[in-house]
Amino acid sequence: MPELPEVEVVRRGLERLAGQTVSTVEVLTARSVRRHLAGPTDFAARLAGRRLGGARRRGKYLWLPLDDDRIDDGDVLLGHLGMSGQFLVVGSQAPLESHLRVRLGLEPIRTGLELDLRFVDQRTFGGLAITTVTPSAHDGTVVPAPIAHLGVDPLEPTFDSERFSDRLRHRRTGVKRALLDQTLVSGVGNIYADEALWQARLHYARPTETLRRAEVGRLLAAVRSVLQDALGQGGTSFDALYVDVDGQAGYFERALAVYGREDQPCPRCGTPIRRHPFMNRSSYVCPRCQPRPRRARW
DNA sequence: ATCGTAGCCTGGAGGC
DNA sequence: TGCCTCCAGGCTACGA
Repeated sequence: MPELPEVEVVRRGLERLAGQTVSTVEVLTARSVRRHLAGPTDFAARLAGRRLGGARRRGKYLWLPLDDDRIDDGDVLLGHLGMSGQFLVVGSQAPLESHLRVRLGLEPIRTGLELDLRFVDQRTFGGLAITTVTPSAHDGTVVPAPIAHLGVDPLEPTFDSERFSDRLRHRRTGVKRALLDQTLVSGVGNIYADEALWQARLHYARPTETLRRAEVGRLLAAVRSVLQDALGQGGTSFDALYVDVDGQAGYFERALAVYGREDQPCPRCGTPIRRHPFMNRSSYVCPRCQPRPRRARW
């Protein structure tokens, strides 16, 4: 389940493609380019012959700037991994993956070294699109137009902690719901939300308007520390669905304190971890470290 | 405007 | 063994 750390691992892997030129484009599953409104044919036509720039990321989105010797119109190749998306850099002769959706052939840098950039996605929640760029509504950074509304992510230098605190405390909802709202802060998903709330000793249903500034500070520090630690381990893998561009899984699952650990002891106090239904999925909490607030907001 | 929910999608796990 | 249901969950569209 790729969240910010997993996407960052993939971004770093894609940086090696900077300067390479796309020679061929095959869209095997039209749904995977559904965000490219002009359709799969236009997608392929606009990508072929373009030179890839260094990979960028905000939250869970990745993009590669596109140009060539004649054109620099600010177009980018924007991608989202969804639940099960993978970007793989493999030799062009490698067997086709069963859920291969989009295949980009790259011009060989030297004879005998033909590489593909492949987008593989079992559940097809992810996808690719060619888009223009525009200033972000939040910090003015130039980003792909479809994500101009997306909040700055907590590992970016332009992330404004005071603004985050103000915006969070003006919400009238539960704190986990707010953490998962990508327009408030991007990059945090269900796994790292639970981990950060546990570290900050906050219950997921704590009403945002009752949070004190110090608690928001604790929460933000926890979010950053959990994301950084996961990044240091190469991300979290529960199955073969999250891998880096070479197909390798991360190791952070071993370090998770609560997520997926129902009935196992809290690493801090030993109380068995509980799983609660939340937004049609699950929240994992330590009932002792994270007591349910008297007034709860889901 | 803000908040909350349904639906998209596939394969693995577990029950019968 | 095989069929069925449930579950995973990021994001968008839509309704209240």
